[in-house]
Amino acid sequence: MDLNPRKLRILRAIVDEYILSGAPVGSKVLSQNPSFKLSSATIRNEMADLEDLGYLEQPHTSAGRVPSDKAYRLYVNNMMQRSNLTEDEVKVMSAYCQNKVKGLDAVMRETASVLSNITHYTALVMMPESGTNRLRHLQLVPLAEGYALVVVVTDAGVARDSVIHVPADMGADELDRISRSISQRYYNCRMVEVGERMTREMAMELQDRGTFLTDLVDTMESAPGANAHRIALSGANNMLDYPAYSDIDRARQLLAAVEKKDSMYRLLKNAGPFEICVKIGSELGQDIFSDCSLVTATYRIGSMPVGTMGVIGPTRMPYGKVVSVLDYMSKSLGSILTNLLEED
Amino acid sequence: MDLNPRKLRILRAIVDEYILSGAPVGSKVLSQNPSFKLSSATIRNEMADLEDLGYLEQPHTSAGRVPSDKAYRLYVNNMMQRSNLTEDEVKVMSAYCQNKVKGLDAVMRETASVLSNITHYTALVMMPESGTNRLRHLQLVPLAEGYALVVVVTDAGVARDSVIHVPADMGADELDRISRSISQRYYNCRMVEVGERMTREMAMELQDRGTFLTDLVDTMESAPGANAHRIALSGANNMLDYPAYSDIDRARQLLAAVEKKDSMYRLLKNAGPFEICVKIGSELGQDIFSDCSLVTATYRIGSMPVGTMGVIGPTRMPYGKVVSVLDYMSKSLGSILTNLLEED
DNA sequence: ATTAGCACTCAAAGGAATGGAGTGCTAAAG
DNA sequence: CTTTAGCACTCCATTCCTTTGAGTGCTAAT
Repeated sequence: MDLNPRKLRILRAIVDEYILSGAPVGSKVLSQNPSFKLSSATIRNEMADLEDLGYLEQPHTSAGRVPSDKAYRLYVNNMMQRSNLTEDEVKVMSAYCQNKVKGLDAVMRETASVLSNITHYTALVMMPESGTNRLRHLQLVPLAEGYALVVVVTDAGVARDSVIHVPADMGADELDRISRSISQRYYNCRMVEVGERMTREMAMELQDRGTFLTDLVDTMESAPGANAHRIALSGANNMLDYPAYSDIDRARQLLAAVEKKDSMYRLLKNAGPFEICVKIGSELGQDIFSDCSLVTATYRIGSMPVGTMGVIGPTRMPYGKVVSVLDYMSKSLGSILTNLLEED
Repeated sequence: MDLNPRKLRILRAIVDEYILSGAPVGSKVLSQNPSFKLSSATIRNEMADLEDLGYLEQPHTSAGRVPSDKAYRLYVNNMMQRSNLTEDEVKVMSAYCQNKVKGLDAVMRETASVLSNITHYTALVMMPESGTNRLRHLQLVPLAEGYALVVVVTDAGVARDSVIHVPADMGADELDRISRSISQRYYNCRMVEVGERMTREMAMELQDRGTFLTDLVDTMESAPGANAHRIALSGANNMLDYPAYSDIDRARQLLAAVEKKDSMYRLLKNAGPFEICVKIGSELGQDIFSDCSLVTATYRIGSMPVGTMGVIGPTRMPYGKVVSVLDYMSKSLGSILTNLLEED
């Protein structure tokens, strides 16, 4: 008893049907599908086998069968085909950020919003990672005595504010001088190098300034990192649509989990820098998401992968469709960012 | 038949009891309260009067009474007393941002998080408004040819990025020169003035630069505004706790409404710059929130009101408690921001 | 190997019965 | 005139039972 072609065909039909209907699939509906020339009894036998092999599950004795995570995995790897996007969908996706030039934050939020609207699931979009980005400009802005605001701008357009302590006698002039000097000296260097080189090359110059230099380097390295930890989230309410969560308590926990952006960030990050990645149920490694799947796509600035976006929904989502949408959107976001930010 | 003191006492007891229990209040439980020396029959008569006057409602004939919005309004205006915060609560609130110096975004997010954790409702925190803030620094950072990133820093520490078109032949040097010139010339001017003055004073200088000047002014005026439109949201999942929303469909709509940050912003804004403001049910003017209340507080930098924070929950929330928490938190956030940003 | 047929299982849906909290009204007591 | 005890009534919530029907596994015939 192994996975002969007929079993595969039946399994596939079950997954397709279940994704469509959401109800456990019985032998009868399958036998009525004209592409099978088999009686329901035969199909029943095959289904029993598939259950023994771990591909199907039965909610209770007299119900139909439901695909297991293992079945979805097989389906996604070998059977799924990307679905064509409808005209409407393409229209929405290509129009979404065409006209106006906006800040990075707004672009991320809108991307998430479009994703969740089209898929009707929950969308997550990571801010561009910047460790590999290049420095464009640094500005230290004096605040109250002893404090300054650090503004770092990179070629990914990221400009985030964070505050550091500075020596009390360091005035606006000196801060400005330092800003200009760093901006010029390390223009176009990768952020990861900038920290190193500053520590090495500016130690002398700032040796009587206490921890100022190390504070600044820490901030420059971590601030854009903290930024990258930020994600745009949209459509969390769609979680409540999953019929499986008519149970309100599950729904709450799920929502609470999604609201924790840290853990969502880790989820996206774990999905790795693959073009497209599908994580199914238990593969997500969190009990709460045991009947959810996450589909992620990496977007690029130029040819460099800088971030990940994803859609989280029930395991019975239409993978083909979602993959197509993410593929399109990741390329779309990539080109928006590239047009905006890439030079030369 | 009017609101004699006895009716008021009864009404108050009903509101207190209903807020506590969440179940319609009957005449019997009230009569058992030793502070009333009345039989249930008498109380029933009074309750019937209160219903005629519009202060009480009956879910169905054989249920107890539930306070109407009108009753809550009376309660909040005349009867409510702020409750003392527990030691634990004070500890959490005073510790939440004490140690580390962080960026504005992080402070806002944490504020929202603490608010929602303590109240168990949904918390909204507006970013500081900046129209009245003063310019600290402007930097135009060249991106791709024809584009530049505008970074505006004000005394509220806001540094937001947005992108504008620039004339193709305007190089890094010129952008830097313009940045420096504006930063110096309008240092410490209120943002609302900066726009006007730039339009007037720089028109000559930049007259052959097409729409560059007006674009820049627009961006400078609107970018920090767009920032102010941003709000931090936390604890949306708490919505699902309201027993009234065991109905999943209502819950979905509510969540969807809360996710629309624009409309939430308007809600906060409408609550006005009052120290503390309570909007009850229908007063919010949105059907979907007809059984929610919003309590808001204004926070200040120095003595200037710059933003609003709020908690949205069921109309039967413990107003006294929530008001106390908001009062405390708004002052706390105010002093954090003030310490960080106020000069002189 | 396939299929028709049959007995069996079990969740979901639909009543009917029960219980109980709360009301309004009336008539008596204060 | 106000208050209260008493009673009939209403209506929701819960429980329990029945029915229904989809789906199964197994067996015997094809």
